[in-house]
Parts: sequence; structure tokens; C-alpha cells
Amino acid sequence: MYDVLPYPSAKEPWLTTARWRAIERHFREMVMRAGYREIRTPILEPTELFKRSIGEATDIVSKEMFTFVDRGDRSLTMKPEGTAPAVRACIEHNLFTEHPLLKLYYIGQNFRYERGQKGRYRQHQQLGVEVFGATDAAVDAEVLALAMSFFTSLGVSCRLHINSVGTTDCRTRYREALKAYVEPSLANLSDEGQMRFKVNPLRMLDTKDQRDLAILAGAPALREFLSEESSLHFQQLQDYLTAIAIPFRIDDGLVRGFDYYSGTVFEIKGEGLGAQDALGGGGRYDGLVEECGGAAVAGLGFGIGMERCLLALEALGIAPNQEDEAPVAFIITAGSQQEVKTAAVKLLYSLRTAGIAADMDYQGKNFRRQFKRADDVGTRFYIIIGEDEAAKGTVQLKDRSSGEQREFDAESVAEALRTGRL
RNA sequence: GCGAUUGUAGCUCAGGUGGUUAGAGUGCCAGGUUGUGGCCCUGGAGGUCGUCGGUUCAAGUCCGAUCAGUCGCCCCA
Repeated sequence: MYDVLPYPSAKEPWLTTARWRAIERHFREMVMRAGYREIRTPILEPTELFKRSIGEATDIVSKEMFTFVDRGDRSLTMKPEGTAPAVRACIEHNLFTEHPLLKLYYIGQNFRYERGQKGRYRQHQQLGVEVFGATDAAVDAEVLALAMSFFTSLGVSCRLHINSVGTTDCRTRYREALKAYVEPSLANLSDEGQMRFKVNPLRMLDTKDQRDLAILAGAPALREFLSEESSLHFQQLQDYLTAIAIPFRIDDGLVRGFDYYSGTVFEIKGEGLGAQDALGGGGRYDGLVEECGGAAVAGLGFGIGMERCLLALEALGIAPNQEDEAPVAFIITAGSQQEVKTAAVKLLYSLRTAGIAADMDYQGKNFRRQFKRADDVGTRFYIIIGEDEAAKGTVQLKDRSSGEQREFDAESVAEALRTGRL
């Protein structure tokens, strides 16, 4: 876990609220241009929701959930991912019937009880989209394109890995074929590989163990077991991606860790991120809505890791386009007369009311130190008020970068600041 | 859940073989006449040495345990 701070720290300069807002804004603008609407769901959900959707046997459900029993004896879980809660909410509020084609986006916190590591936190934020009600491969292309352009438009280079895990039938047939192929060499497989052979054979493909890779090198590919329909859909997706110039590579070993995926699956990998290099991932989950008690509605989506995105930007030395947090004007008072201070306070509020970011010192600093404070907060203009000005109802306006200074009526200074010129 | 590694001011780090009131740089605060900033000069505050226990006349330093961080495995965002 970590704190997101208002100022960069030496240890983790990427962890600032300004950067977070910049990324969130970038994401929002992108998905809203593509017609997505925001959904926000609670952090807590019934544990059952995740068991049914993600799958009992998955790592997430079996060992990584923050689960507890509440005072009413219900088992609640802090959401480990955003899709199932979104599906639950849409069913509950009949959004699928009201909006047969539903395009949603979310920005939310997820919780997984894992060992911390670079780019992996027990509480992490995901930026995601979900599209319900369309099986057209063009939608798959849209979702993948959104995820990719999110990164490329930020200047992060990344690789798109895609695969198709087909329908339940395809996977069942493939699972048998794969087991039959591996069985003779089972004893030579790593401990981990042997365990997966029993529990979840498809996951054997997702290994980094050299021996296992050697054994699996000649194994049949899941792609060869896809039904004609799944196969065609996957081909269409590739054609669309090619048409819109999104580079991709087919990764036969890409098998994701949630049980609800069907058909298209993908992962986006970045560079310079250490072991946790998945920037985002997702896929199609056509049976999920039904599984959660809704109608047969097709769906697909992706999740992008906020922290990994920020880390990737940091590794590349890219600062996201952040909004300016510095005030336009900083008011400085000379002399200790109460009239001066009162004139300054009056001016401060009239500037803010006029929509100008303005600030002043409240620590009773001397004249010289007020300038230092103004420099620290990065103001563009100094506004100086002394006894003479307070008496005349004027101020001195000084440009910090040029050093130029002119006297203005207190009433007209807002206008000068708005034009940004003396 | 497993493995490796680190823990001394806000931050980056010094502190041979144990030995008085634990240091530097930087940052912070103040002063250098509250009428002109960035620089500079001077001064100041700030540390139960991660925590607990042990060895010793004596522990930041040696030993054990524990906690936290980091990195990796697993898995994923």
C-alpha cells in the first residue's frame, strides 16, 4: 500500500496526485470520445459474486481476496477486479434491457492479498471499460484499440499479445489433448507444472520454466481446437486490427487467470517495469452475465493498471501533461499596518471571485521572505501592497520572470492578470 | 504462501576490530531594519539508530526474534 502525495517524494516521484489526475483525465477524455459512460460500484460485494464469476479454483479467489464476515453474518469481499461488480450492478438496475448496447468505463480501486513488489500493490487502481451486448469482432477491435492508444498517446511503447481461448467446448477438447500430449513427460515437468497439470492444465502454457517450455514446445495449440465460429471471429479481429494499424502478436501461451474469459483474450506488456510488466489486460466474457444471474448478454472489457502506467512513464522519463497548480498571483504586503493587510485580504478574495488563482502568506513573514514563499509556490505575478498603495487603492503588479513592474488600480488588476500582460 | 536483501534526521547517506553529549550534505525555520524575490552569509530546530530481547563494565556496531520496505517466485494491473 502507498499514499499518493501532493508533492513528489525522493523515493517515489511518480506517486503524486497531479500525475494521477493527469492520467485519469487522459483516460476519461479518450473513452468518452468513444461513447463510454462512467459506472462506480461499491468496494464491498458479496463474496459469492467473485467465487462464481472469477472461479473458485483461480489464484485470486483461492488465496488473494480480502474477505471478512460482517455484523450481519454475511461474507463480504473487497473487490479484486472491476468486471463482476459492474455486471452485478447492470443486472440489478436493468441496464441491459434499457440499453441493449452498453458501453461503460470505470476508475476504481481493487484489492488483492498478495506479497508486495515493484508494480504490485494490495490496493491498486484500474482504469477499465466494459462493452455489453455485442459479439461483433469489430467491438473486440475497438476495445483493444482503446487500450493500446491509451498508452501510445501517452508515449509509452508497449506490445499487444492476443489469443483466443474459444468456447467452453473448445477448451474442454483442448484440455484433453494437451494432457494427453504432456502425460508421457509428466515426470520431467517442474513441480509447478505438475501441479497445474492436475488443477488447471491450460495454465501449464503460461510458464517461464525452461524445461517446461521445452516439453510444451511441440504441444498442440489451443488455436487448432477452436470451433469454426471462434476461429472466424479471431481472424476477423486480426483483420480489423490490421486495418486500423494496431500491431499485435498472437501468443499461444496467453491464458488468463480468470475462469470467465471466452474467445478473445489479450495482455499489454510494457518495458522497464521489472517482473510485473503487464500494463493491462482483458478479454471477452460472453457467459458471465448469465453466470451472474442475468440474461445471455455478451461482454468484453479491459483493465489498465494505474500504478504500472505511472511507473512506465517514470521509467521513460515522460511527465504526463499535468495541470498547473501554481497561483497566477501572489499578494505580498509591506509594512505592518492593519489597513495594508485588510486591503490585501480584500484583493485576494476579489481575485478568486473573478476566477483568478491567487494566494498570499499567512505566516507573518517579512517582506523579503514573502517573495521567497511566492517563488516556492511558483506564482507568475507578484502583487505588492504597501501603505501608499493601500491609501490610494492601488497595487504594484510585478511579472516574476521579467521583473517588470507597474502600478494598477486595485479594481483593474484582475483584468490585467486575465490578459497575462502588464 | 516461498526465497533474497535492506532498515541511522523530512530526504540522500557517513558512522574500521563495541568505548563520552550519533555526524555531513540537502531540505525546513529564523535573522541579515516588513518597499522588492531567485544568490549569498549567520544561527536554529529535528534522531527512543525499525521494534523487542540477549551477550557485555559498555551495543548504532555482536547474537536472536519480530515488524516493515524493496526485489524475485507464484499470479496479475
